[in-house]
Amino acid sequence: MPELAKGFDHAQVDPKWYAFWEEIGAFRADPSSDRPRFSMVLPPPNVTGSLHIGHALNHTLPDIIVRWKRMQGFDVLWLPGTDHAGIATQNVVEKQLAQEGRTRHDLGREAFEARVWDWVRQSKQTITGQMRKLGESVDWSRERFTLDEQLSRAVRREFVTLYRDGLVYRDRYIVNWCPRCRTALSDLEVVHRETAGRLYYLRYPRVDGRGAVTVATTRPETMLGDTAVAVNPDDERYRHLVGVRLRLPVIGRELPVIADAFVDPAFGTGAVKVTPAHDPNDFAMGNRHSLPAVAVIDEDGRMTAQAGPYAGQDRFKARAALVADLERDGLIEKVEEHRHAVGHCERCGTVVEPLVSLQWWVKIAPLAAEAIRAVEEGRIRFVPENWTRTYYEWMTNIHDWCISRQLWWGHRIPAWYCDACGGMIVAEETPAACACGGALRQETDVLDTWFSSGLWPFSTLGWPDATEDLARYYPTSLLITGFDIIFFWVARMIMLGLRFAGDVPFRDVYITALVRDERGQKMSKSKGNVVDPLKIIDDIGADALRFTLASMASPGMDIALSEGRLTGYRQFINKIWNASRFLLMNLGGQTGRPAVPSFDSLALIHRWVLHRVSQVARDVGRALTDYRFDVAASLVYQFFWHEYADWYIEMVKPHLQADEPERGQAVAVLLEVHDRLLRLLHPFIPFVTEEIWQTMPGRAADGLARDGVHRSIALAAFPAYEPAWIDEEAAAAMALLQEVTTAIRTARAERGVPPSRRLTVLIEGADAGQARLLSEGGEYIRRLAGLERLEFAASVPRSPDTVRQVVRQLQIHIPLAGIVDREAEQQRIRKELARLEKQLAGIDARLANADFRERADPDVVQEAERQRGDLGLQHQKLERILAELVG
RNA sequence: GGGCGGUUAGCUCAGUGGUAGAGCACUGGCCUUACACGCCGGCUGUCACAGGUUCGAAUCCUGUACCGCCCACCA
Repeated sequence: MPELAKGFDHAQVDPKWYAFWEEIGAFRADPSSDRPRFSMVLPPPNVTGSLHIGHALNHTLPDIIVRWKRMQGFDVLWLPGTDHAGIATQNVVEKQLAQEGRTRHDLGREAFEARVWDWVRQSKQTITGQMRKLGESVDWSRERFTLDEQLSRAVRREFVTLYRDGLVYRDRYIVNWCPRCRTALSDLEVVHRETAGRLYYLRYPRVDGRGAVTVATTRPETMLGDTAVAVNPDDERYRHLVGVRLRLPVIGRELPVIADAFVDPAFGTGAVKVTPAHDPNDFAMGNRHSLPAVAVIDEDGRMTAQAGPYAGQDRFKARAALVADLERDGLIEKVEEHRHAVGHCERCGTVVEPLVSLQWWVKIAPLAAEAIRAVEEGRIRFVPENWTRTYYEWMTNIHDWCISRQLWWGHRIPAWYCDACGGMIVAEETPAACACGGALRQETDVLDTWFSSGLWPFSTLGWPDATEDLARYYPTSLLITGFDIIFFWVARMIMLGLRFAGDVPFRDVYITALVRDERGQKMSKSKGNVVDPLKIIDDIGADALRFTLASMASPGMDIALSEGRLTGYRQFINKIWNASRFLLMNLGGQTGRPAVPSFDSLALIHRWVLHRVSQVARDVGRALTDYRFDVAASLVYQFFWHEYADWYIEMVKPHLQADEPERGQAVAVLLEVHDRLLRLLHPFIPFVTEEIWQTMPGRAADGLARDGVHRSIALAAFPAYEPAWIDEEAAAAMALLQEVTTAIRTARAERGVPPSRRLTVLIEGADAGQARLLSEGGEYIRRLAGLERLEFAASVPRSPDTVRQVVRQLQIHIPLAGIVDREAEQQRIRKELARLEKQLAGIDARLANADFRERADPDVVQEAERQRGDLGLQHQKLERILAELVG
């Protein structure tokens, strides 16, 4: 006799089934299969990271889709892996070293890399273990890491090809430099933060001694590197000064006054100091006017020898010292408070220093043009679609991509320099020697992490080799990821996929929302409001967390994770568990799966529940097709709890106590429906459904088996819509039984009739069909409403001891001798009448409106008339009851 | 400066043209042998504000207010 424990113990159950799925290869893709394919790649988490709540969402949603597709019979590949996350990982290990009082330079490059590898191997276990805890149905046999040899070869192929096509170049240019990480950063790795700063007005004396020009700057220390002062050519105030020479304070260098349209006459004084070495705008201006660039800040953020008296000082200390000196010399006209956006390093928070340096770049415009076209042509679809605009916006204003990083952890750039002849070789494999015979030295820089992540949808499938997997699973079907990496990752995959894999990397992109805390605040360590998904999993189980996330994943909306919702769905898991226990307790030795008897021979409740479960399966499928995880979850939640458990299970109980064949029929239908519900729920809550399903006798015979045996619900068929079970009549009949039952329950609850008191109820005014139905279904009503007897009558004598409820055109008489309070009854009926009158007034107003009758949809008019009729009838009956109560 | 989103029950959120819903919370009654993480009832809303379109607006349009996000080389 199969049995379930009293409570669902996720901590004990979940790992057991995950191990089982891996053991039977339930998630393994099969490229030789003749089934249609469905493929996704998992956005690779940072290898040294830990599963956070954002991952939980971004991994749960694709898992739902993938499990659903697998159950629908697709050959599914969901490919997992991790990202080496260059700068982030290097920083973590450098911090570890710092605690030992060492730097990476103490170790040297090789030893440092070895150290990072050690940490990575260990950390990878953590994150992949956490992914298993969440229940992710990925194909671990195809797990990849961006630094795998084959993926590294893909990166070299990418680099070399782009170089040969003239899309990768090396140039001295102004870059975002992090003095803490000591590396260049791409524009995307710089985060701008609104900061309270100061605007300093500095006086630059004219060389000819005829006064001075005042410039405004937020970064006075950069003045040491000024090589000009610029004004707008149309600015009347300054036109006469163009060409005049100024004397740079402290340094003494002569600066020309130049005219450049970039200068905004309305800002500051309308005269701008120009520091080509430390400001992107000034750099561009310097190029336009052939100005020298004087670097006064070095790669560590310290002042250079060019900074005169401040040489060697930290850039911020130098600022303070310089301001004090200028103040003393009367060269500061004024200082204003000024809020402005300051660039910070995304990874370490240090204020970014624009510096001129020699870096590798990707010429992006040609790649972007193709990527824009692919979306315009509809070859890629964003869901929700408003992200399309964001994508275009960025793609259109994109700048060349700085891909070199002065780090040690990452793909080393495959370029070699020959000191003998000054030549350079770019090649996929290490060249033996320079053509001139000189020794070669490899570029020390590594590539931006995203330069390799951008290949992920095809490098993981074997590219650049023409593998079976690549042919079968590329392009992938769908990508699900967060909006925060649309630019970093999604856009680059599109550009690189088109360029290298010959097609878009995915058809649909579902962009998930940001998970926030209960009050809608962004989670951050500093705010201390971070919700740890692993703790939630420990507390209430992965299933409850998954169901909550799915329920709250409405398109385009941020998710404020609420404790209340989590509790609610944990209780749902419990409900499922207990309903399953009930089922198993009532099998009475049933070991196989009995066939469902012919539909027409079934009792009403059985026809109704099959009708509904069929509809729900259809609706859930539709919702998932539209990526409406919230709608799908809510449909199955509502049905399971408030139709199947609240009504069907309650109504089926007497059938289970009955003799054969009634009992057998009930068992067969109950098993059928329960099985379907478990399968419907499985993509959302895989663990608990597997645990229950495994205890059920005679599992679904229509499943997909790997080896001819149905071993896991994960491989069973997703429930289908069954047209043969559609039975609107049964649905209508059930609705009436439910309404009558509820009316009686309400009447007794409102008057505090104890449940132990069995009542006799009379129903008046039923037509022939209703009378037949109500007497056939009388047993259910009696049971659910706590009645002794249920009787029908054409007319029932009035009695002051009787409470009357009106359901449609039926009057329900509930004799409650000694309980009925005439005053209270009158009040209740007046209240009910008032409610009806309000509704009637609304409908009457509409119906009285000729325009409404003319212009509204005829169906709507008809529906309004029907309602008007029903409500009018109810109103009449209640008025009569009231009159009798008063009289 | 540009772009996007939000404002619905005490809380977290669904609802995109026919007169408002869910979960939690609250509340009354029940340990009715699947479930007290439960069962049966009940309460709760000028759908941010102001105009407009429409027979009809939470839903479409315009504007306002507040909240939030993204992008941005105005010092």
